[in-house]
Amino acid sequence: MYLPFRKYIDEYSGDTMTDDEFALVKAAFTPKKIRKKQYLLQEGDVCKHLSFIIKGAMRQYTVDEKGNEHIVRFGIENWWMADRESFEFSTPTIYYIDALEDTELLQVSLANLTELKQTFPGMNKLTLALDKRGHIAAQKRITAAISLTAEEKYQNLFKIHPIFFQRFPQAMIASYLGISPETLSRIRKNSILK
Amino acid sequence: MYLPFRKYIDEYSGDTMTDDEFALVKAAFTPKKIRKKQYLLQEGDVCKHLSFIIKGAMRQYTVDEKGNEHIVRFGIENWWMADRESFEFSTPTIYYIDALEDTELLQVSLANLTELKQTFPGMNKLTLALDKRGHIAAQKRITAAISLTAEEKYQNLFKIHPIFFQRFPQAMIASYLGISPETLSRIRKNSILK
DNA sequence: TTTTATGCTTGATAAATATCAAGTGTATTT
DNA sequence: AAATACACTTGATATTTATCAAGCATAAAA
Repeated sequence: MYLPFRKYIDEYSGDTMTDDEFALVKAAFTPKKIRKKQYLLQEGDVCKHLSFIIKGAMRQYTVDEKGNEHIVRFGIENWWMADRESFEFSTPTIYYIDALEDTELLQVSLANLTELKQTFPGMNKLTLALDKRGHIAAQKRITAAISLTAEEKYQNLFKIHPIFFQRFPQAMIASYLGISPETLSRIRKNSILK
Repeated sequence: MYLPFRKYIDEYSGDTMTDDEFALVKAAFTPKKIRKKQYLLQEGDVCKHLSFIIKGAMRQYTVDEKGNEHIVRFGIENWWMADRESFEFSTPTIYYIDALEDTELLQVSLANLTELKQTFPGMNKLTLALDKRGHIAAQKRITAAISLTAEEKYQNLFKIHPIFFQRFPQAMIASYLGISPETLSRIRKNSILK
């Protein structure tokens, strides 16, 4: 179970860790399983853990006054899930996170992560790289959101994350794109890409 | 000119730097002035510098096939401007950055920044804090873009960055929000907030 | 196997927003 | 002072997208 995780860390920290270092990592993380539809986080909670997805899929979303869900992020194998703001600053979150499939996680608390970063520099490099990538990805998504039509948003997502379309219900993808499920259905009917 | 910059670094690194450290910082940065409407970056360029705004205002935007501009970011005093992706990976940018007012900058190259981070840990802390904040801000903007109506987007921006409305032409704010200038004008007419 | 839920599609209509075009006031330039 | 550009507004209309409602196929549950 930990093997792909070890590989993942090596890849993103740009280094090969020793067995001793990996022992530190293992000690800092706790495995957790959650079933499909279960919540990992609910509005008002403080996000206590950063979770690495070993297997499964999750989504992070808000619920507006009308009760509509707006999916902000999906997560699959080798992605991290957390509300960064709530996790870093211990403030109540406005998001929900739940499982779209039965999911296995490795979780680390802020305290353990902070300590791990000090004892194992690779972990520091990893979180740096993640922040950088996250920031760049977020910037791209903003650009898409303000400058593309519904159809272009669809095509863009299809290009960037085709896996989403194999893995998630179309209505959720519509929510992620900020368009209605009916509109996405009609766009797909007229689009070459499917 | 460097004084507010020194204060800014102390604030975000969470530490007070020594005069020696500040000498290192000063050596790494180069002052630059650019006039209103001049480009700092154009599509296809590699973004060679991270620029700190001492005085003035800038915008970062894309231009689509129809020639329409979409503003992705504004920058004012004490904000940083750069295309992170192009800067970090030396890839050609898809963005333009230009000055909305005569602007004074302090610029640092990737090489100098990397070295500075090593010789002065405070700079490392600063960039970390910036990434974290940037990431969180980007996440919020995505949430707003996919879940709010045009009017709600306006009210949200008015709450978060009221200064934008005093400083930038309304048409540019509309572009930033991803709505047409006419729509923003009509929204403001019917809104209490102004 | 019947029932129930889920995921998706389709049509009709409504609402939101963009586009086009003109006009006004104000600042800037000549 | 006249001319030009800029920023914004307003109206009319077109387009995009959402909403409402129904239907169909498939999967899951009873």
